[in-house]
Amino acid sequence: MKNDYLKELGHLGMIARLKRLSDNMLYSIRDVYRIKNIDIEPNWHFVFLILKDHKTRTMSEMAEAFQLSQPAVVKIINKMKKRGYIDIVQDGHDNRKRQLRLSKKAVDLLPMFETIWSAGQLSIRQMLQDNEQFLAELESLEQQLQHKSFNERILTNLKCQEK
Amino acid sequence: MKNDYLKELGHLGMIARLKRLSDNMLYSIRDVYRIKNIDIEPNWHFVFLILKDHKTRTMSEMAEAFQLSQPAVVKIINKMKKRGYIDIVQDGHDNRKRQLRLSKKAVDLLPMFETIWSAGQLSIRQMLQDNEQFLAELESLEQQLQHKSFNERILTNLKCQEK
DNA sequence: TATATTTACTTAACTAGTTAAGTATTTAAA
DNA sequence: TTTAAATACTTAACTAGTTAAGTAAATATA
Repeated sequence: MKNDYLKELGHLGMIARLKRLSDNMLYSIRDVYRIKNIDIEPNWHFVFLILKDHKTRTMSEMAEAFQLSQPAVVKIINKMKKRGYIDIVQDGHDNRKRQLRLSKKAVDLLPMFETIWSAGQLSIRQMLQDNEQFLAELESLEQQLQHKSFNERILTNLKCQEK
Repeated sequence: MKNDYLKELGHLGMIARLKRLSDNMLYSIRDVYRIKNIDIEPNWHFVFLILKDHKTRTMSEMAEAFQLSQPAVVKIINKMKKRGYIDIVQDGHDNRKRQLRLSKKAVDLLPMFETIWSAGQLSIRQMLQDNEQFLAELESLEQQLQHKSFNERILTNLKCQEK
């Protein structure tokens, strides 16, 4: 293990370390798909699983469920459609909406994909075995930021410092 | 708080939640800089601080210290140079190397920047007050992945499942 | 019923990272 | 001492997200 300046920075390095960690794991997943010759990309599993649970969902429902921006969802869905995993049906009642659902190809391949995802899930569980609270603490951070955004927190602390 | 499908996914949603969290905080920092009319970008503070500590550093030394790829460092440094925060001096002993150091402008503005960074640091400490182990657990994950990469872990678990 | 506002989705332009491949210099080896 | 390999940096092409602005349809209002 080489020197890690971000660790030396303590709390100030946390944000970048979180990004580094999630990037690292994301690229690993991409590698696994490549090695196993699976033609999907990381993060698509959210879409597969939510459409497995709910049959159909619109773009904005997904954006809300994942707490991602709508353009982010549009990009993911367009790629998945291009590779034949998603069928898009115009909503009969509201012509603005587009109902998304899994294609036959997606439904057929889903069980195979799920073996990969559960191996990934197991890997994470194994790494967390001694510190199962990590997810709870992650949730605590999410909730606190939901309640008061990080920039508000910084600005508040800046005002206090000025005094 | 709306439904959060990533939370429902448990361990499988962790990677994306880590990204979402670090993105959220990063955008907040950008907002703070904009509000305070500060002409720097998030993550530049690593560079300011490492060059404050060590006077000069090369591109590759930085890449190693931050555990980022060299192209990532090159991009950051080029932007910082363009805005006048970094001076680049060709190394006398090795013509491949470029020694980076803070410009006068950077040194002059540094104390002001540091008030912002310490407000940010304080904000993180405040959010973590009840779960100070979060950083330790983050470090544990980093170390485990250093020891055995996430894709190796997934492939190992896949093999076990097959049996 | 015509107009204004909201909602659903899309597009464009941006940030922040990656890998792969290219150039130039230095070091090691035959 | 010439050649091969490694190192330092750069460039190109890609992924994954953002915000801001645009279009079309639905809803609310005067």
